Amino acid sequence: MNVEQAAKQLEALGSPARLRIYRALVRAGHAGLPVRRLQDRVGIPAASTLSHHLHRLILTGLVSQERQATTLICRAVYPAMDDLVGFLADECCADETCSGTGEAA
Amino acid sequence: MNVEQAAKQLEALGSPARLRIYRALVRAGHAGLPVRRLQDRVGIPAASTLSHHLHRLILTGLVSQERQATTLICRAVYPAMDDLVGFLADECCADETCSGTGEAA
DNA sequence: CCGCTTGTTCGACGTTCATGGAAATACATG
DNA sequence: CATGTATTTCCATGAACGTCGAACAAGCGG
Repeated sequence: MNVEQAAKQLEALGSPARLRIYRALVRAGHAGLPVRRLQDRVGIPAASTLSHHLHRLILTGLVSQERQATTLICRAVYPAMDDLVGFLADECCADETCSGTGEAA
Repeated sequence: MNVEQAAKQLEALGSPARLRIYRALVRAGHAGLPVRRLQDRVGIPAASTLSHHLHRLILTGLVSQERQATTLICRAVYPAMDDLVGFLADECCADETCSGTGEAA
C-alpha cells in the first residue's frame, strides 16, 4: 500500500454519501445489498448518483459487485479496508509509540 | 465520531499532497515540524499551496500548530487519527467478525 | 413480442478544489 | 522605526466533483 493508493481510497471514503454507502455495505455483511436496497437505505434520491458513487468505490477496490439475475449485489471488500486501516495505523501508531518509527519505514 | 465528521477527515486525508504532509508530520513525532521544513520535505513548490492544505488539515482537527517566535511548528494530532481509525475499525471490524455487529451499533 | 424492473451511461449544471503569484501579517533584530 | 524572515490571506484560473434527468441496456414474466 503506497501513499497514492491510500489517498485514493481515503478520497473515495471522504464523502458523506460514499461513506454512508460503504457503511451500509459493511453492516450488511457477507450477504451484501442490492443497489436498489442500498439506495433506499442511504437516502440518495437519484439512482444515477448512487451508481456514480458506487463506481468510484469499486474503482478503488473498496467495494465489489456480483450479478444475480437482474439485481446487482454490492459488497464491501473487507481486506481492502483492512489494508487501509493498517496503512493508517502503521504511519501513525494511533498512540504515542510513533517516535521510534523513523523515516525509512 | 459521526459519519459527517469522519467523512471530513477522510476527505482531508484523501489527497496525495495532504496525505504526504500528514505522514511527514506523524513521522516527525511530537517534536513537530516547522512549515518551511515541511514544505521542503513534501516537495510542494508554493508556500501558499502548502498553507492551504495545512489549513484544511487543521480545520478537521488532524493537525495543530504552535507558534515559536517566527516559525510555526506543525504537529499531527494523534488522538484524532486514533478516533478516525477507531471509527473505521468499528464500522468494519477489519476482519470477518462483522456479521454480528448488527444495525443499531 | 411487449412491458416491467434493475441498473448504468450520457450530458449538463453549479459548486468546490488545487494551485500559485502578490500583497499582507507577525515577529525578531539592529 | 526599518529591514528581513516566516507564513498566511486574497485573488484568479482551470480542473474535478456531486447531483440530477433522460436515454439506454439486460433480463424476467405474461
